[in-house]
Amino acid sequence: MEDQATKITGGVATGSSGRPYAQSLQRLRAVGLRPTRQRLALGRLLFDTGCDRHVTAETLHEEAVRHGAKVSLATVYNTLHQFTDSGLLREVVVDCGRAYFDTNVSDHHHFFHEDENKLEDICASGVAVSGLPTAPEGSEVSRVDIIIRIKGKRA
Amino acid sequence: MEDQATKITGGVATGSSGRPYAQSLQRLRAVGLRPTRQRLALGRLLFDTGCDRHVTAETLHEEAVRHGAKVSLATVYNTLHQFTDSGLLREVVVDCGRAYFDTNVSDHHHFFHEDENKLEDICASGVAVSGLPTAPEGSEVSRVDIIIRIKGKRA
DNA sequence: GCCCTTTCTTGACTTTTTCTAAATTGGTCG
DNA sequence: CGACCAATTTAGAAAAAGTCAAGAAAGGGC
Repeated sequence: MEDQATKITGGVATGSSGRPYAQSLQRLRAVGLRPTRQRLALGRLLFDTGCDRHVTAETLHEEAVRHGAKVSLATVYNTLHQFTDSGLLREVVVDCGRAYFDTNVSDHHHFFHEDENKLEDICASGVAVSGLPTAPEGSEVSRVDIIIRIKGKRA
Repeated sequence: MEDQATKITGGVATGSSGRPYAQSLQRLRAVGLRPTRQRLALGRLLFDTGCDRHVTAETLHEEAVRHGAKVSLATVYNTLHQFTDSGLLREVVVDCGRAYFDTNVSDHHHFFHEDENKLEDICASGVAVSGLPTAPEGSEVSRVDIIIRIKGKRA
């Protein structure tokens, strides 16, 4: 594991804190995005924690700055969109005037806690939708989004 | 039908074009909103055509102005939200930075034509979703939105 | 018709996102 | 290694959508 990380990191600066960009770097390579400082830093925040995340440009930028990364908000927007286009992220629309990005790109749905403006994943396995009409001729379904809006205190 | 319309219209100005506000007026009365000129005009555009509509504040405002109604955009926003709160409209979020309002408030879902930014209703009867987890304790489902995003030319 | 309250309007303002032009960086080639 | 070119980043301006506030106007009960 450590060997692998070291190898992959290669000539890229890993910073004094070790080689924490390994996974992020792998992902960027995989989709053909040039691994710049900013993309590596954002990728690390998004993917290297292991757990799935739901961020907005604002929250991710804030988090990056808090962690000492020098990234502008515009770059965060660019990066989120590039990651989305590359399939590393999924954009979830729940709320007018705020875009959420989900690190979980597998097939799944969402709870949206309206009181807290928080998303929660619902694994799609087990969820079945039947009876939907077929898409009009010549068009193709790009995605089916199911959002369950929830009000009230959380358990 | 004509009698009824005349009766209901009562003392309210119906304009020289007849009594076209009848249905709109009824709806406002039903939900306890004071039937002002602006609300009547917008209600007419929304409800009196008979068919279901999907509008944004922008498009409705434009339409109202085109029809000679003197309404400000802020009033259109206010009215759309009041109508939504009263259950006359349903808000549909498909697209970041643009709120759609649907005159069809019955239980149904949507196609969203990504290329044209157009919504299309899907009748919910026949559509069944199974396997969804229950809402967390203490919270209440306020709505389940199913949006089928479609790419490509329309039939 | 009068008065009180609700509603409407205008215009400024906020928030989120995009754009632009200049500066910087990554990767390549010699 | 050093120069170079194209991709990327940046700051700040600008756009787009929606909200807010204060005064003006209009409903509706009397």
